[in-house]
Amino acid sequence: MTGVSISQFRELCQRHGLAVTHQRQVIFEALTSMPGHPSPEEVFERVRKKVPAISLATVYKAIHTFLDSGIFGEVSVHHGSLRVDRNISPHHHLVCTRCKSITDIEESDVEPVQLRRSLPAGFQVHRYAVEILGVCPRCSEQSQGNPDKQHY
Amino acid sequence: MTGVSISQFRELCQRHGLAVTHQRQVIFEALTSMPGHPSPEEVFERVRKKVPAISLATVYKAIHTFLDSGIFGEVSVHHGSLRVDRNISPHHHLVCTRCKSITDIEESDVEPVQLRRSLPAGFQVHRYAVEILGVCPRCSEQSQGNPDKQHY
DNA sequence: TCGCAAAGGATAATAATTATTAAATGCTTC
DNA sequence: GAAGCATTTAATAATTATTATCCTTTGCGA
Repeated sequence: MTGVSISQFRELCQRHGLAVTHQRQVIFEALTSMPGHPSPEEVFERVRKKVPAISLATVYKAIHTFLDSGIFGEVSVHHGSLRVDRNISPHHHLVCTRCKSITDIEESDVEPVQLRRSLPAGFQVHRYAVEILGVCPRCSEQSQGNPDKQHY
Repeated sequence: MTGVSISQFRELCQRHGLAVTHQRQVIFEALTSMPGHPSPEEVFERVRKKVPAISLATVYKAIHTFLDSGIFGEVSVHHGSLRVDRNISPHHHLVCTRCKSITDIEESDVEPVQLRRSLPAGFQVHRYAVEILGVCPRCSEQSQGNPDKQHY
């Protein structure tokens, strides 16, 4: 069912230098067993069934810990606040995962995306948006520090 | 400077069935004159210099009106709340712009992205994430209604 | 086992966004 | 150009999402 035993989780934590706590384990199990792309709120709802006393803040903290360690990824690089894109014509984005800056790239600068397999039947594609994820010059010259979070 | 005259804005509004108001025009001008991908807060700060009495809620509503009409786009399809991606291995996303659902697509299902021109010097690419934007089967069968917002 | 740094719990604070509602304004019709 | 209705604004209030605070508890190495 769950797929990850306590000893595996223990090992995972040790590898990333994290303390093994009961709530972290429960949160981890919830995350791995939930379909799709769960939100902190959803995780909290599920986790509190096992640990009724748990706090939402704990869930947030644990999730951020996992993200920082690269154990999980974050769906959207640019969440947090609505951003308006004045550029109506199709284009792509160059995204710095450190400073979160977004630069437009012309659509013609990238070869058209091609599928190898057909998509789920009935899905109408409007356009392809390519996000080029990496580290911008400014960020990479400072701080050879921690690897950035992974974004998916 | 601004680039968009009042008559052009007027025409734009009429084409989309929007009333022409002073605040909308100021917000529109602010949006078109700001570099990058402005947030509602930033727009508000700029706009209030011209119309001190304006409300942040008005800015939000005007922006949404513009987004709904497709006059502008939205940088991120999935903003609003943090979503955890349990899938650590590189992959792409199938995104429905109506219901905002996100489905994972294996990286191998898409031909590797290729650049036609070189990126800004010094940008270290980590990975390419392809967002396939469109309308999922469920959403497209219901509602032949309004075209969805445009996402960039 | 002891001690301390790290983590958790409760809750307040802040940020981001949306809803409500009354007053003001745009727009159509005459 | 005025009258009247629909839309928009402004001013909150309310929600939602997230983070900080502060004190207690716990994990884990010495």
